[in-house]
Amino acid sequence: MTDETPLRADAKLNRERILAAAEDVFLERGAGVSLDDVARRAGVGIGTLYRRFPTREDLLAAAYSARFEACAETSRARSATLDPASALSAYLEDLVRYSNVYRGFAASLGTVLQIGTPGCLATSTEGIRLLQRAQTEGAVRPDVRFNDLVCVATAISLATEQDRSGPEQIAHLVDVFMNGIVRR
Amino acid sequence: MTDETPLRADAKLNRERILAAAEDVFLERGAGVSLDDVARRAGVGIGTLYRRFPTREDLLAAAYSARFEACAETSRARSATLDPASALSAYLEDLVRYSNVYRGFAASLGTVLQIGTPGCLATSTEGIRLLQRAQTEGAVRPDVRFNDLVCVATAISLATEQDRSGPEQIAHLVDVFMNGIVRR
DNA sequence: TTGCAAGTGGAGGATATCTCCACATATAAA
DNA sequence: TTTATATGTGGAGATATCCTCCACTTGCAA
Repeated sequence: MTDETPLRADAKLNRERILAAAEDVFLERGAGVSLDDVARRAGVGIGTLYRRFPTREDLLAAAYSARFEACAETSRARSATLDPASALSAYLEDLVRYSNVYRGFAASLGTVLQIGTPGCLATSTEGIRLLQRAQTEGAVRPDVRFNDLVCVATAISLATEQDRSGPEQIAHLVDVFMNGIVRR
Repeated sequence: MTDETPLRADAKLNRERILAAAEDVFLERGAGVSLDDVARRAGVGIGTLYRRFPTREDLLAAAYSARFEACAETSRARSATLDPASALSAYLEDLVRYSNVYRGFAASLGTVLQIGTPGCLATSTEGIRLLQRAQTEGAVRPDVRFNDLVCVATAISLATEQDRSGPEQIAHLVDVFMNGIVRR
C-alpha cells in the first residue's frame, strides 16, 4: 500500500513542484482541470506526473492531505469540550466545507478518502472515532456506518456547490441529516 | 421553457429512436456512456442527437420521463391510504430505487429533476405535495424543503450504488434519514 | 407543385487521457 | 574516482469524447 523505497532527491523535488502547481490550478479552476495544465505549470513532463500520481484522485488526495490533516486536528481539539452528537455534527459540517475548497471536488470525496494519504487517514480515523464514541454513549443510532457519513457529506457538498448557497445552507442540511426529517 | 412548434414527423421518429437507444445503452453501461455510442445505436447522426438533446442531462431526463411518471403515479395511489410520514418515506425510497436504474445516474438526480420533462415535473410536484401535506399535519419539520429531500435521495443513491447493497439497505438508510442519525 | 423552414449527417477542430520508450542522472559499490 | 544500474524524465502519439458547423435533404403548408 505505502511506497517502499524513498524517492530520489530530484524526484522528490519534482513531486513537490507538482503538488504546489496542483494546489494553484485546482484552486483557480476546480478539481476537473486538465492534468497537462498541472504538469505544465509545474514545469514537468506529463509522464512524470502520471508516474507519481497514477490517477487524478491520487493527486487530489495528496494535494488535500494537509487540509485533511488540519480538519482532523481541529475536530480532535474541539471534540474534547463538546458532547458526542455536537462533535459529530461539527465534523460533518467541516468535511463539507473542506470538500468545497476545490470546485468539483465533492464527487470524488469518497474515493479520495480511501487513498492512504496521511491526511485522508487522519480524517477518516477521526470520523470513525467520533462516530464510535457517539454510538457507545448512546447518542447516535448503532446502525449508522462511517461510509454513510461520507455519502451524506458528498450529497451536501454536491447540493451546495451547485446553488451558490452559503454556510447557513450547509448547517441546515447537516442538521436535517443529524436530527431527521420527522418532527420530534 | 417548453418547446413551441411541434416536431416534424421524421424528427419525431428519430427522437423516439434516440430515446430507445439511450435507454438500452444507459441500462447496459451506465449514465456516463459516450453519446456517440447512443447515436450510433439509434442509427442517427451525432448532430441530430445534439440538436434534440443539447446536454446529457436533457437526454437523461427524457429517457427517465416515463419512469418518473410511474414513480409519481405509484406514490399518488399509495398516499391515499398512508399517513403523511409513511407516504413521504415510501416516496423517498422509490426515488432512490429509480435513481439506481442507470448506474452513475445518482449524481445527476438534482440537475435532471430541474428539467421540465413531464415525468420530472410529475415527480417533483408529487414530492412537494407529500412534503407539504406532512408539514401542515405537523408530521414533518417545517424547515425542510423539497430540495433537502432530493439531497437525501442523492446521498442514499450514491451510498447504495457503490456497495452492491440490496433494497433492505435502501430502506434502512431512508429510515435513518427520516428519523435522524441521532438516537431518539 | 413548389418554396422554405425544419431537419440531417458526419467531418473535423478542440480538448483530455494515458502509455511507452529512448534518453538522462543520482547514488551506491568498487 | 569511476562505474553500473535502478530510478527518473519528457513528450510524441494513439485513442477517446465532446460539440459545432454547414452543405445537403425533406416534410408539409399553401
